Amino acid sequence: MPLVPADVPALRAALLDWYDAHARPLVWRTTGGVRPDPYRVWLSEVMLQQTTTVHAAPYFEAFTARWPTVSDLAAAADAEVMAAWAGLGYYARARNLLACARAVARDHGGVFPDTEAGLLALPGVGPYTAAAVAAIAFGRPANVVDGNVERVMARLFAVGTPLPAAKPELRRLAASLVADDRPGDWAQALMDLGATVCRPGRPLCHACPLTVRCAAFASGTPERWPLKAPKTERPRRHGVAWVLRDGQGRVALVRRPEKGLLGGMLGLPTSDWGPAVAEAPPPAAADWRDAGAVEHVFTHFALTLTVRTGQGRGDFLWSAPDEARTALPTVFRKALERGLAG
DNA sequence: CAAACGTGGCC
DNA sequence: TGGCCAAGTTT
Repeated sequence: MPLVPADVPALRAALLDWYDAHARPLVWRTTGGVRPDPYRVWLSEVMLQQTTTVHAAPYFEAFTARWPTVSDLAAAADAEVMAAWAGLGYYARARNLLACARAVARDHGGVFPDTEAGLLALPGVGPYTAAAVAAIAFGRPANVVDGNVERVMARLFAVGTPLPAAKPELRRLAASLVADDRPGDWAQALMDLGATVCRPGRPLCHACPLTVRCAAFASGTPERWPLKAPKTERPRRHGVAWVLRDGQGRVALVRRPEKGLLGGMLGLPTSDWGPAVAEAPPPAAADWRDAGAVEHVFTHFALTLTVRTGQGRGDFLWSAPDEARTALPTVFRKALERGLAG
């Protein structure tokens, strides 16, 4: 049952009080009501897209140490930024990150737009990130809706529509709770609650400041929300990756096309990846030896990559193994380790 | 608009 | 161990 307007201030106060006591000390956060640097807010929000805080934190520290301002990042070389992003996943984010930094430097004098609409126009900034930066960095009362907020709303109001169809309704419910008071803290409080208390599984309702008004808690089975539509199955693909070494032990790498899977990243030479195991022409003449296989799971398919090793030459980017390890996406780092071991 | 797009931790 | 899930955006 929806809250009546008179209930909203009490619910807001309960959650903001909880946040004052339990906010997570994340490295991109400020304390004492200090408004954070928009560059750091934006960078953290992009890194946090579909990514856990634990995974993003060391990357955030490395990026801000190396590129302290958006203008520093805008001036960086593409290959440096892509290599620094290696392992964090969703590499389109890194390409858009650079495009965004350069747009801010070139079109906005190195200053981030301070409105949701202005932010939304930037590359890699969608509805969530625009709202989050507007609220956290600029104190705008934006409706910040991520997966956490959706789950909290679905439970608070026991929404009967399954995701993803419920998204518009969950967004409206979240909007009904937004106010001018402490917009950035409100957004982060909702997300912290979702991440630490109103978790997907085994929610900690005993520690929740909102149980008094929570329909899912009242039902006795809060973990039943949000309802979800059945998922489609994940296909398996097969391919070959070649670990080619020259006389000095360097490894042959290629720069992948800008678009598509692992776009713009360094990679090992590979065959196409298809539904069946297939023979594929190697990228160079060598005494190829089988080195086993590695498994890797992407969002929309699982991959079995057969690894073959050999020594030879050719038109590649030749890289020392230690350098390659740090610059490669995880799937190729795994294949490289297999090739070097076997 | 449904599909593409990474990775690692958890149970 | 395999599915689920994490501060989404783009096309």
